[in-house]
This record gives sequence, structure tokens and C-alpha cells, in this order.
Amino acid sequence: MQVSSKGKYSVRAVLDIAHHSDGSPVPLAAISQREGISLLFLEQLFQQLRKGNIVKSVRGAHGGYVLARDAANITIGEIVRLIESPIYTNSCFSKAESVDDCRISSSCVSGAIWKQLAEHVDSFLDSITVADLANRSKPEIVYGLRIKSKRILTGQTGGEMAADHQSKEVA
Amino acid sequence: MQVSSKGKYSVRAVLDIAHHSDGSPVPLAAISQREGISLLFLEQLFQQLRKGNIVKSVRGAHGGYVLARDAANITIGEIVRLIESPIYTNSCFSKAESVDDCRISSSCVSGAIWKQLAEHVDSFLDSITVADLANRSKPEIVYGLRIKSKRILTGQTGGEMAADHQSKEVA
DNA sequence: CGGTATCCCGACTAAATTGCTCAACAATAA
DNA sequence: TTATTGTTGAGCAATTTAGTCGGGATACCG
Repeated sequence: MQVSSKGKYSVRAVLDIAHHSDGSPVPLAAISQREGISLLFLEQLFQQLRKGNIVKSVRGAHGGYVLARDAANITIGEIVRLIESPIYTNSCFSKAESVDDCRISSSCVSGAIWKQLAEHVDSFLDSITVADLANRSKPEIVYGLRIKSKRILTGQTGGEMAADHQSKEVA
Repeated sequence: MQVSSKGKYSVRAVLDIAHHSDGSPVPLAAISQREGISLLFLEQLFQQLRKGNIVKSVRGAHGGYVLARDAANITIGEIVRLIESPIYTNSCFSKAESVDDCRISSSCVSGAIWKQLAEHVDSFLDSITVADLANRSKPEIVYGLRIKSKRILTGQTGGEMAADHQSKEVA
């Protein structure tokens, strides 16, 4: 039950574009620097993001990536589903509905839980758009949940790198 | 973004105990057979479940495991959190609050998402108790979500093994 | 035109995690 | 006392993750 680095990085990268773009393409090198993510790894991720119609690429010098659609029209859920393996895959009824599988064990009862869980997760993540997060007009509120410190979401003062983060965990 | 086999198996196993126990201990061998889970693997899981106070062990012949508490008092969330690695671990503020990490990149903005996501997941899974699922008095309703076919949750006719499941996926 | 900045693509790999196995022991019931 | 169960800790093969590498293709800039 983990969101992979790939997923977290992807969200951060897209947010980074939304936040730093004035309409002109944002090169991966810039994202790599700002977010402290390996350029090579970003390239890989952005192929998926491009194919998933989250971003568009602009090749050549001064190229980079732009959001493929309006930020208000891209949800975090979309990004996560594109990159991440799905939380729930139907494990029963795969072919044989006639066999009456699933009546014996607890597996379908519990299977129902994972399905509902996946639905909850999706609907939560789909309720947040890139615009919501890029637009920090109401910084301390993110979908009804109050964030502890205003500092977290407002600042933007220095030249420190993301690499300054003390922990190995990826956010 | 996956629930591991460990997690799914654990829930199923606990459900199995809740469902098949008349108060006397349920041996792992029985669970293994009914649920189609390797006995050796179950043994491993149940050490964790025991230490987490989900089940109690009874050693010796006719021993096995019983729920450590009332089924209505054990939530799915408890089981999952015990077995599964946490969906969210605070990645910033690890030590240095003074350093003012996290202001630069998008990592804390997105970090807030994962935190809220984890809270959603936990609160959903904590809203379901083992009793809810073991007690199939209202089989077709599982927490407000209608399950497609009544057959799924009611049956209990045959002697087929869980191994009859057609797919490799674990539910 | 030629160089350089940028994306594009496919293969490769080291490390971690997952899903399981094994061996030997400990307690209890019949 | 023997068969039946749980207890413990180590070990391991396969898969997944988190990248790396090398060599393109494409577009701008002078």
C-alpha cells in the first residue's frame, strides 16, 4: 500500500510545470534541478505522461513540456492512474461466471473491500486538479483539510535545492 | 498503489476465522485449505497478527487461532496497517524544522495529498469491522455499496476449493 | 549550414521487496 | 508419549522498482 516514487515524482513534476510555466515549454532539466529528480528518470516518466495526454512536448532548443490541457482539467487521479499500477483488479469472474467461483472462500467478500477502496481512492484523487494545487491563492486549504503551517505552501524565497530535504522519502 | 498479497491474505484469513469459528480455535491448516493459501506463508502472517493483537494462539493438538477480541471490535484498517507498509510517511520536517525545507519544490504540496489520501484510506478501512463481513446477515450490502450478485456473498454449498479461482490475482 | 538544446526510444541493471520455503523447536491434548 | 498444533528465524527465487545508458530525431540560433 504505497504510492511509488514514480507516482509521486510525476505529480510533483506536473505541478512544477503548472507552477513555473508562463505558457512557454518547461525543459526537463529545469524540473530536474528544482525538484531534485534525476533527469534520466524524468525523461522516462514524461514519455508516459505525454502518451497519457497529460503533457505535450515541444522539441528542439527552447523546447520542453507544457500541460496538454487546462490545469483545471487535469486531475491528480489521472496522473496517478496513468503511472501507477491499479489498486484493484477484478480477481474473480475472470472468465467462468458459470463455475460459481468465489462462493467458498472469503476472497470475494474481501475483494469487495479492495474494490470499494479503489473507488474511494480514485474519487478522492479525482477531486483534486492540478490547478487547485498550482494556484496557491488559498494556500492553507487543500480540499477542506487544513495544513498545519502556512509556511509550507506559501514560501518561495531562496535558491536552496530540493535536495536539501533531510529524508530519503519522496513526497 | 497496491494492496499486497500479504495484506489481502491476512484479511481473508481473519475473516475465515470469524466465519468458521464456533469459539474453538481454528488451525492454520484449515484456513490454508479453505482459502488456498500456503500454510507456511500463513504461519508467517499469523505471527504478525498475533503480535498485533488481532488473534490469539492456542498451542497443541486441537489448537489454532481465535480472534483476540470481539469481531465487532476489529477493523479491517487495523489488520491492513499491521501487515502493510504505510501509505504515507512524513517525508519532510524529518528533523530540521528550522531549515525551512519544503518551501521550494512541489514536494510538500503534493506530500499533503498523500497524507490526506492515507487518512481517507484509513478512515474507510476503519469503518469496516470483521463482524460486518463475517456476519452475512445483510449479504448484498457492504457499507453502502451494492454488490452485483447476491450469489457472491450467500452461497456455501459445495466442497470446491478456493484454488478453483481462475485468475492468479489474489482477492 | 552546423552546433547545441531539447525530446525520443529501447535496452539494461542493481537493489529492494515480495511471496514463499525450510528446518528445528516448544507446548499441549489424547 | 506421540501426534498435533503453534514459534522462530533464516534463506531464497522471482518480480518490481528506481533508476542508468547510449544513441537517435528534431528544432532553434547564429
